[in-house]
Amino acid sequence: MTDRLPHALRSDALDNRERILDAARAVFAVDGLDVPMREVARRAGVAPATLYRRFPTKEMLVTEAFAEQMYACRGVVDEGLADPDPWHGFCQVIEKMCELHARDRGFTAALMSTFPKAVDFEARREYALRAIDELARRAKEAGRLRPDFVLDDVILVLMANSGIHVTSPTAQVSASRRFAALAISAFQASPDVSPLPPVARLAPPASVSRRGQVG
Amino acid sequence: MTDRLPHALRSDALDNRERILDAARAVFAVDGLDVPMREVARRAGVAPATLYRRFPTKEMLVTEAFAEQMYACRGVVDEGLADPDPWHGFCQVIEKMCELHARDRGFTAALMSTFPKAVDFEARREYALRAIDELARRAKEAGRLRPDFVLDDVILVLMANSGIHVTSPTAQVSASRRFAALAISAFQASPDVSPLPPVARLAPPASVSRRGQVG
DNA sequence: ACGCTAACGCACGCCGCTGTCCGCCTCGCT
DNA sequence: AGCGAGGCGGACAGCGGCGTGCGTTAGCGT
Repeated sequence: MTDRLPHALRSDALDNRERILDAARAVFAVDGLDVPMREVARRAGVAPATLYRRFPTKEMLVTEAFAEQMYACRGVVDEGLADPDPWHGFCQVIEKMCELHARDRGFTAALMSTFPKAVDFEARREYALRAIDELARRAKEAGRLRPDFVLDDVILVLMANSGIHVTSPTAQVSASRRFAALAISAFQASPDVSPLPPVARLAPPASVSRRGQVG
Repeated sequence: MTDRLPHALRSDALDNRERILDAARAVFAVDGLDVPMREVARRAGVAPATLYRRFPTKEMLVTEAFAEQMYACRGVVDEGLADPDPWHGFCQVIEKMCELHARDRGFTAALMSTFPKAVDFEARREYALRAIDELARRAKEAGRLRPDFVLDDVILVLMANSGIHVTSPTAQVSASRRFAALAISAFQASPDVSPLPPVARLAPPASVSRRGQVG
């Protein structure tokens, strides 16, 4: 998954690259990806030019920085899909996803305000959504998930979860945990649920582009 | 509520002031309050200096611009509180609040990322929360609201609602409407609800201060 | 050990947003 | 109608973030 190169980087360069990614992950997790590039450089103990040399655009940096998060994301849905009890798997996915986002503010932002270019993200996102859709289908069949649930509801909940901001990181995951529990409560099939209002399309598979801007 | 003046403004000045507020409301509603002051001025057909003369700081502008929204907010909770059926009133409050926020992105931001100075906001916010708390108490008593609900859950839901961003305004309210319905589903008392994880304090009554910055 | 070259960091120019100063305009009073 | 004060807008300086060119340093192969 590391890039193939016409010639590998020099040892110090590779070291810096790693330090940059670490710094980026750390700062993105806490402050979101609105932080200036220079701040990332500062934290990495590196000059701005070096940062820009490795990652010419912020988008590239973000993409690289959250590669492992995307793996985690895939892991979560795969695990959920493998669960013999589809409803339990579904709940696990919701919970884990929310926690993942709670622990890393930047990841949420990266996943949500879709990068125009980061097709890699789009692909993985699509994969995760299809998996959740399948899981939801089974959970409905098992009569545990409310019948009027639609896939967009997951996106809705994840977006909503991203709106939760708390000062301390621990409180953040705590809040997200409770929110996830509420969401699951809402999704649960029940005799006396009132019908939900119609959905509005949320995630056109790769069209919106807010602005060209990234952060 | 309008400011008392040593001498009233001139007619044209007052006209401009109104135009500025209209422009601010319009642009804040759509784009949030990250928009530059100059943009507000442009839309108002006014030079930047004029804007700054009327509203020396962005915070004052925002506070004035959302005064009526705050009234609406109060109206919503009062109406809910007046409802003979507390659960119905509670649901109405949730729905209306979500819709209010869906229709105006800036208002959400204004209410959430609390302004250090805008004590007026804090007071009204406190009022609304106390009212909702009372409403919740009654709804619990009536057996319609789940017993483990806490006031912070409302804040949680409102914050979450603010995380929902969609391109078109109509889709925005539509999405928020569905989200509100889900939230209500989650809050509804039910025989087979699993207990919620513990809450984390969300809204220390007036302490946090993110940054001094406003937009 | 030596040199070639990749990599580094300083420093620069650019741009957008903020907030303010000054000369001209116009409302409103007489 | 005329005058004066208050209001208006164009212009200006400061700041912070972005992205880049250039001289210097240090890895790595011989």
